[in-house]
Amino acid sequence: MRRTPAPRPLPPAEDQAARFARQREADRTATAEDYVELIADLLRADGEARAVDIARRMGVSQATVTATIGRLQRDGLVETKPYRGLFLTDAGRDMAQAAKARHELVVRFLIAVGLDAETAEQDAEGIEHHASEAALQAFERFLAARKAGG
Amino acid sequence: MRRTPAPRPLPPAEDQAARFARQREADRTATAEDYVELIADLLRADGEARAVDIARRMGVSQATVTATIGRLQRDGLVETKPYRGLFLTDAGRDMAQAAKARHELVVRFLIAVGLDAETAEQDAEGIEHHASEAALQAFERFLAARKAGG
DNA sequence: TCCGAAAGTTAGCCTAGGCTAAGAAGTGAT
DNA sequence: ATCACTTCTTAGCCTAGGCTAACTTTCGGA
Ligand SMILES: [Mn+2]
Ligand SMILES: [Mn+2]
Ligand SMILES: [Mn+2]
Ligand SMILES: [Mn+2]
Repeated sequence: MRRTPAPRPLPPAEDQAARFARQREADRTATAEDYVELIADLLRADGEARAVDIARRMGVSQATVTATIGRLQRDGLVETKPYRGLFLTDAGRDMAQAAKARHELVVRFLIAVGLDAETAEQDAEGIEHHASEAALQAFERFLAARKAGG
Repeated sequence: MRRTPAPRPLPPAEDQAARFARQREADRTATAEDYVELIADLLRADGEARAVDIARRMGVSQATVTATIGRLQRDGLVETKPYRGLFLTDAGRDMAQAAKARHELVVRFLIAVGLDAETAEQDAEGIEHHASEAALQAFERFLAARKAGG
């Protein structure tokens, strides 16, 4: 006689608050992750990472890039040589590498569960910032199992 | 002899820019989605949705809730009767319902791929805002197949 | 060498989403 | 009816991340 799908009770307020707080934290680091990842990609592909190119690829004005780079510099992630491009610090390189690994894992995973490549690329750009270590490990396991099992 | 995992070339700048732009768009709507979802949950569970409770559950100050509710009202999603709680407009109810369905689908999916329930709950809170319709459909298919196949 | 185009910065503006502190306004129990 | 408590709003502040317009600096080709 049950018509509705069993309304789950609300989680304890503190738990829920903690989740939202971690959420906000992830949002705050997302921009930095995308920038350093892009900078690393440009360095690899072009040998240099120019602010103009970042602006073009991020779909954002050069002024915005200047401001954001300022924050990344403040946070010890990048160094700049004006008219000579951007460079990653050790911390920046670490973050870039982690971001890239995560990004590609999420893309592979989304494709593996049946998403088309282009949409996977699109969605991964956001999902990557919200997948915990545990989630990434689950994605890895899933990919490994699928490869093994066939 | 290949040592590195084949460096994928950078996507066309315009494509990449479009992805980031959609990303930013999703970020902008995320707060509204979480609020209306919570309001709907509170209405169901408590019969009313008070700003205080939203503040507690969002882990945010009451002043922040007032401001955010103001935006939701401006955008035609909620109505307020001071000291009598919050109510959803038709548009708000629609958004809440969609948000809730998405949220629960993402949780179920994450659990299905091997994530523990608590982490699934946590990660879903962010991932839900970045999963496209196509991704959600892929998640549904995956769950259906798994249930069928065993 | 010079000079226009490209690259980068600066100034000034905006919104979202946070915060604290203080005050106003209901509510409910005595 | 009163009054303490709770709820809500207001004021004033902050940062991130956007924007345009105008300016400065560098680069490279003629
Ligand atoms: Mn991203
Ligand atoms: Mn990425
Ligand atoms: Mn959410
Ligand atoms: Mn949600």
